[in-house]
Amino acid sequence: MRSKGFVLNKDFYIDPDVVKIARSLLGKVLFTNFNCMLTGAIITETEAYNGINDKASHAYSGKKTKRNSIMYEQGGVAYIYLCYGIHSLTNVVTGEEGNPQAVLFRAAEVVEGELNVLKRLDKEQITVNDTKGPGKVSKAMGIHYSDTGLSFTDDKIWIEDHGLDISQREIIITPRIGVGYAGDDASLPYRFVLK
DNA sequence: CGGCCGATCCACT
DNA sequence: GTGGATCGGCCGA
Repeated sequence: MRSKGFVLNKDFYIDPDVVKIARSLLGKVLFTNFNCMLTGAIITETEAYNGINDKASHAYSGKKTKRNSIMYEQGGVAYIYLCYGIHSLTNVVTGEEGNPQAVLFRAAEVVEGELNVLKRLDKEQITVNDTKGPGKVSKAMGIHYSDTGLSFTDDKIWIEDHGLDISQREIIITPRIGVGYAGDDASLPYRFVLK
């Protein structure tokens, strides 16, 4: 689709190992194109949510509601929901249909469509802080919770591999943020941060 | 139907 | 470091 790299296809997302996908998404480039406003950002922080056995997951114990039912679809679709009444949090669903796993985008670095981001944030200049935090990533990229269900193999939202080589040394692995309610699963090493 | 609360962010002390 | 914003979804009655 573009010269810098190739678009991740369905096969990438249906891998059964959501933790591996979360790690490998670091350094990939998340794109949106809403209303002819192209925006791209290098993914610098992700978290894995590992299906029905993960107490931190919205799909824990097989729970399925109107909001999270998208998680049960085949990997490669967007699960975006409203948090704290204000913030849209963006995930990409992974795994096969019926296995409700997802990766949350927590931070990114804008590399394309900077003017579009400035317009959305009503600012003159972007700082790294503007795209650090899952709510802020969604805002900068123009992603709204009503966009939930979009396919990452369509032309509104997608991810590209630009060939950035991320070595193991550049990745920090920690427990996930804001999931203290998840008991022993709160300490799982499911958060990946690019230095 | 009512009440509670969150995979957060920001302003303020 | 702390608390308020803000509202759709979820659960219990």
